[in-house]
Amino acid sequence: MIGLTQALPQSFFARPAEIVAPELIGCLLVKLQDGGELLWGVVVETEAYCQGEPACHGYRRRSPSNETLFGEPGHWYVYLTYGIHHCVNVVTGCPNWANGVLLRAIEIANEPLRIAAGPGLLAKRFGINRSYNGLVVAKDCGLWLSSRPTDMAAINVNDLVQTTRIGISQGREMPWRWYLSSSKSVSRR
DNA sequence: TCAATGATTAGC
DNA sequence: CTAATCATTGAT
Repeated sequence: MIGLTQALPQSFFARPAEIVAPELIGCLLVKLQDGGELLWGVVVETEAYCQGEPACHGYRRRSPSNETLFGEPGHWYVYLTYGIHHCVNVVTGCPNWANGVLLRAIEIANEPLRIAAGPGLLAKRFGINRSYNGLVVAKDCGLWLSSRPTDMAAINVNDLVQTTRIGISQGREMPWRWYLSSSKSVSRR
């Protein structure tokens, strides 16, 4: 599948998270595995985070742990949450402004529907941990995002739902979560 | 509804 | 320093 190897350019990510997040729905997350095979799936759920709103990791201060979020767009921002699960984000916007999109769920063909239905599960299935933090979203680091190949079934625009974000205690009002309503691989809560 | 589990931050 | 919080998940 040719489309898998055409990574989204950095310019795609150099825009506000709330613009990039819905556009990432339907795109593919692709990983070059150790054996040389490609693992890939369709992004079916995302959330946007932006400095200036309390749910964002860059809301309070810039620190070593959130430094990546303040950096160049098109880099991976990966952190450990609840001491157990990793969350995978793409840095968006422009440098010195905390901005990013959290990948919340991926649908993988020929695998159990809920294998990556949640941020932690997604990271687990793709083997993504802190070692990816700060790396470029490109083939160079073996993990990238690509646009949806033309030979795949088109997404019905009516399937894209915009709602409030989940799993946060502050900043609940902002409608910065998007997901494919037709997908059975979206996170539950 | 709650525990697991550890990094990070808030509060003295 | 200690306590609380946390962009989650699976079991009860």
